[in-house]
Amino acid sequence: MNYKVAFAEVLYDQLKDHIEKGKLMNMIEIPKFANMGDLAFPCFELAKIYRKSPQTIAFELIENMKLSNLFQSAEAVNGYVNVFLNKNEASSLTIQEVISKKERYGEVNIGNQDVITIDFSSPNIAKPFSMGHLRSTVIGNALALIAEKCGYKAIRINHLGDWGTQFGKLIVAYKMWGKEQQVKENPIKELLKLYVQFHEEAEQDPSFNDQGRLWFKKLEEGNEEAIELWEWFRDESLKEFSKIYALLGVRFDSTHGEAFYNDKMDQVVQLLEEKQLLKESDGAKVVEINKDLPPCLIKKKDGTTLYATRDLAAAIYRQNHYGFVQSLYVVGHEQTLHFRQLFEVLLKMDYSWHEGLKHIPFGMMLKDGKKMSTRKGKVVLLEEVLNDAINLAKRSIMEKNPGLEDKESVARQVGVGAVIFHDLKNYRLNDIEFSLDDMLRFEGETGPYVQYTHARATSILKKGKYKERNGEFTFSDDEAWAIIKNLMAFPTAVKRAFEEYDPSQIAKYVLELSKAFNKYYGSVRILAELEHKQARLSLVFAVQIVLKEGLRLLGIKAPTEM
RNA sequence: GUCCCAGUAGCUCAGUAGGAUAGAGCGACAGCCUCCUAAGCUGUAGGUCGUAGGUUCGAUUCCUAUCUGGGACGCCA
Repeated sequence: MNYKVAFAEVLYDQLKDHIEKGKLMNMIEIPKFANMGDLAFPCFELAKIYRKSPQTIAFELIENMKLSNLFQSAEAVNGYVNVFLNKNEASSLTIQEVISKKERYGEVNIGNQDVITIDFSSPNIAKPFSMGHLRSTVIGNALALIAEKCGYKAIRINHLGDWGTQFGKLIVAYKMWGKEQQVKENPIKELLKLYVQFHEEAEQDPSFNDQGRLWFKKLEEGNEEAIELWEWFRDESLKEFSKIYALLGVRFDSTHGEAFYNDKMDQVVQLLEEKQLLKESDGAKVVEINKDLPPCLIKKKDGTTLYATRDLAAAIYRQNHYGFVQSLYVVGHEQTLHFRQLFEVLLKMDYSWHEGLKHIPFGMMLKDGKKMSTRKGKVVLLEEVLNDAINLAKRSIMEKNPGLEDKESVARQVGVGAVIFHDLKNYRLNDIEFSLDDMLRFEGETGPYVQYTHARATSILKKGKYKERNGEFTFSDDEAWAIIKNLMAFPTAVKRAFEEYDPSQIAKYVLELSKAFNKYYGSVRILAELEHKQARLSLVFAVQIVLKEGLRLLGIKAPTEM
């Protein structure tokens, strides 16, 4: 829908001597208030060029303006040229477009099927899947879906935290205090307990840490006992995680964790050596990055690797294997420094593709204003939160719609939808104070509100025996027009969400569309047998399509009844 | 100490390629189901956009300083 372009053309006609078309396009804005029109052009900047007041310029512009039938009228107010779209024309075109494209409406083909790898979720083995991991998981999943909507091929990578000194520590703890039977019965919980105990003991006696490092070294060198334990811990963890991913509806193309790069790191170290980037510092090997960044540690003095080493190997492997144009790392903001270092090292290694590497940071999930700490056992388990949400959804259904079939499935969709939406609706970088109450709220600006709106729309179509038919659609009310304007904005929202790697743009969008629709629903009797019934139902159908698609991009299901 | 985020209504947050009257949800108060799902809708109350300067015709939005909160600063990830 190119009303903006059309408006720019009309203006350009009169302004071409002084201003470029692209610049003109950028100046056009959407007015703050609906009564000011549908598009606006501010004339303040032109005042200098023409040496006239913005008001005068605006008046002169509309005097000589030739509007096509896409537009209804124009007026000059406060130095702005405000134009009003031809509502009948715009409404028909918009609804026709949505209905004919269905779920493909809003596709923005800027990707050309180029590959984007997305590294997200990436929980640590032998630790519970906490609320902290939810953010990476849902943001990454939504970005993958949005990227695909924009014509990219998304590769979803779960870079499991299955390597590192922490496993040395865990092995030590298990050998000292672990009971095989207990761990078998309740793996994650017992392993967490051991991990917490280790850190408590290590605080008293730092030699525990040396023991941990020693066992990690053994693990890296292939010690049989170490590997056996590690594999066991890993398998148990994966079983747990897959339950959560199934619940969230998230899948991956690769679950190569850090351990996968174990045999690929020597090569990287060698490469760094060849390029003479490796320096010795206090017995460790580092790459110095002048600028303002501290050096990047590649090898510890005991010869073992660090996560930077593994991330370097992973980046290179991914480029060779997938040939990505962009590689996103959906990882917490607290690791910003690490990624800046990582990308700088790859730049120093002369890889031209380093430009496609992007850290997508997000704020923390806080508890009592503080970071949650696994080491101290201060975590909130995602599985418990999801179960709480599902149970609450089920209670709501019992109360509000006891006749509903398939209550379990709907409760799951609504409960999980509430949790996902709560995480995605705000700007990524904001910290979130964990609040079960907020997360389990189903009213107001929430996932269930949007899902409910979708269910309402679906139900009306059914009741009205809607039959798909294209044609001219006319409306006379402002409530319908507000919906149409929202429908027109969907492709822009998708594009912006992708360009800013910001799923909240989609979340905010579906909220606005839902509000507009519910307002319409409240004031217009859609099923009344009036002459515009087919138009009204077509509008409802378009809303239903876009809400469902918007929710899908967030990784949220849209039940037809609830 | 250095660097990175963020400070908007009682609470949670939108708005920030500078623009016309700073918006929503929750909470509070007052209404709306003989009528398409009330997980909804309508109305009222509530704001020196952390503070001080600067740039600009115009700043919540850009720059500088400062305060507050969070985070990161070599052998953890």
